[in-house]
Amino acid sequence: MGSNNGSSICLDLSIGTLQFSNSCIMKQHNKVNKLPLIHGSTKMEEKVIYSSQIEAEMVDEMNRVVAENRRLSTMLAAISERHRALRAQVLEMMNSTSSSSSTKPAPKRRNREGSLPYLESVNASYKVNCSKEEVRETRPRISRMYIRSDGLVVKDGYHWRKYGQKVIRDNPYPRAYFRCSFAPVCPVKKKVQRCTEDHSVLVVTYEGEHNHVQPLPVYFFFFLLIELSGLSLLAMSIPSFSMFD
DNA sequence: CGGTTTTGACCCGCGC
DNA sequence: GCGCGGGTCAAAACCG
Repeated sequence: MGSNNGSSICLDLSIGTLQFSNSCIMKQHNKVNKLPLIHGSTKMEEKVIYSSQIEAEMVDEMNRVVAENRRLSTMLAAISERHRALRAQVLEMMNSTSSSSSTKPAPKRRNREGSLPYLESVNASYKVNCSKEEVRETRPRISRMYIRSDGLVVKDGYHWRKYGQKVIRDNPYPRAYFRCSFAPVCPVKKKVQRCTEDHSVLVVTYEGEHNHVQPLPVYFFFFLLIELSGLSLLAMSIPSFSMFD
């Protein structure tokens, strides 16, 4: 395709099947009907030449979109698979933690979220499995993660606002309280505390579920910009019909 | 200047 | 009822 010489986009014309809507082709055909008569050729010949050129360009564009769609589908499948594996891994870790500490006595005080995590085996398993429907209805969804980190910063993709810090009994390290930055619209809270047994491990407790999409990182917008620029360049490389109007 | 963090005070539930 | 301990509030400080 001569008009796409400047583009770096690689096209695989063998991919996918093409199905054009008749209305789309007719739309372009109607524009061709408005072409002025060029010296040395009949108007009908000019129409045929430009119609075939436009059609070829549309085929290329459709092939490019189909290939892009397949590439994104493959990426999505890979991400989903990885997410499933990580989730299974976390659940396995949670279950092993709960089984290893099941013989420890329950805390004397009320068994709230503030209690030490490694003593809350029963509570933790409830939180992960959410098997008791009646409790699930009255309490916000709670999950717990164990992360090895130097600081109290946990990069989970969401934006948090710290609203409190407290020194908890039997733990020399303070517990930090966070709210989602979208509060009060988003009710999710987060507690971050160092594990007393292994100080390099952070115990992160999430309460509730986000009722909004995860804020996209900056590089996403960068790639989006590149993608849009690429499309606009491609669009620019396709001869405009308006010049013949 | 607006958003975030810090931190002491206050609130509330639970055990005694 | 009182004390303890976790959770939250809110004003001041901080920061980009």
